[in-house]
Amino acid sequence: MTITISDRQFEIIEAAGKILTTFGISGLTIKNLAKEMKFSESALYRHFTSKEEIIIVLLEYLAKNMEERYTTAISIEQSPEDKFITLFQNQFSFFNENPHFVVAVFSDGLLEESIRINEVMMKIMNVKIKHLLPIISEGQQKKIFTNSITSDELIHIVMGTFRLQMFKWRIANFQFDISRNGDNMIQALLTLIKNK
Amino acid sequence: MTITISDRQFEIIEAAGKILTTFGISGLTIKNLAKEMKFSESALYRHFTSKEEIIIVLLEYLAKNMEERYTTAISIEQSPEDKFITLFQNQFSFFNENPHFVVAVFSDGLLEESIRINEVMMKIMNVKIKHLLPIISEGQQKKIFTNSITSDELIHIVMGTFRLQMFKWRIANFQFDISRNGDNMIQALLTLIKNK
DNA sequence: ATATAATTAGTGAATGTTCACTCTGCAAAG
DNA sequence: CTTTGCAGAGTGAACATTCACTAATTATAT
Repeated sequence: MTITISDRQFEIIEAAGKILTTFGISGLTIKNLAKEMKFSESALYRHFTSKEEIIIVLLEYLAKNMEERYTTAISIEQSPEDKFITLFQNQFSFFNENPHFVVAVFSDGLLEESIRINEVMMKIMNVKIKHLLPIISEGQQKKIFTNSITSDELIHIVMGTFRLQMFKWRIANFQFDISRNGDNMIQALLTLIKNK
Repeated sequence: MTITISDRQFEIIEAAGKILTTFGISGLTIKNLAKEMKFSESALYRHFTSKEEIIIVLLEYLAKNMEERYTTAISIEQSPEDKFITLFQNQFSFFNENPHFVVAVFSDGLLEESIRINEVMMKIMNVKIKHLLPIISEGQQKKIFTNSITSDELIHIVMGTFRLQMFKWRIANFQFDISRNGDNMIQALLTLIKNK
């Protein structure tokens, strides 16, 4: 299940990321990627079998990275509220450092490209849910978060709010401070879902 | 400011809509559009100057349609809560009848295409906010909705939740009943933002 | 009322560009 | 002497758009 990735492959997906941030998904062509790597187009095919594979490896890398980050960031002794805050702060600072992933993940242009890409993107969404659900559930059990609606509904609202935040950041060309705006959003969400 | 549109032009944007629902944004090519219209590709250029213009007119039409729907649907004597419900039910039933607009509006593939398209999409988003804000504000003033967070924050959360709902519906290929699921979502949101 | 001019809505072929991808060959490293 | 990493040139397909031309309708002048 684990995918191994060569140094050169890593360089390529980094270059792909750079292109994504600056030119968007439509700018991610083999030609541009080769130019960014400072070698020929055909050379790319020594390292990846297709463009689809490049995108998939890029997304798989993100999924793995997110999984690791989540697992290490959240410690068991934290309160659900603190876990919630940590999870999102972690997420915001990650995307702050790697804005190209925002383009990749929230791109439905990609969604249409292939079933395999679709699957990886679902996988990424599920990684997030997998870590968010226990936090929400625990908070509800401890009566810190509201029980007036189900955990699934809470997750939907939280994820939707987060995604919109990312969308706004992206169309603003990453110009505002996502960590600060994100903190704000987290606080508003917490105020709303916490029991008074 | 009002755009007038010929019968033929309307047929074309309807055909474009049909293609969007079935083949997505990448399927919306001049070739496919001509095939759907059962005439040649060049004939399209008798009615529109470019593909960009077709998309823009499609989106402008949506914006106009939304504006009208919102204005007529909500009556002044309703409670903020009822207005809120009406607004979203209206929205869900509209998208239920015209799922292609979901593809168009929530397509960031489109966002990258041109500045003009970008602007129309922002316009559509603002139409929604324009009608949502007074409802939220009124509800807060009347202490029906919570004042623990600002109206802007509330709107962000509400819009984010809505957008995610639409996203899920789309990747599920419009297979589930959006009106029913949407009602659920509205209720959950209301429970959360209402003062106890 | 009729000849003529203009407009409208279409065709089919062709344009130039971009795309992902392939083939052949060559230099260096193991 | 074979694998690896690359270059260069090239392929066919898809793309939006433009071209010259035509048939049918409509407006105008006689």
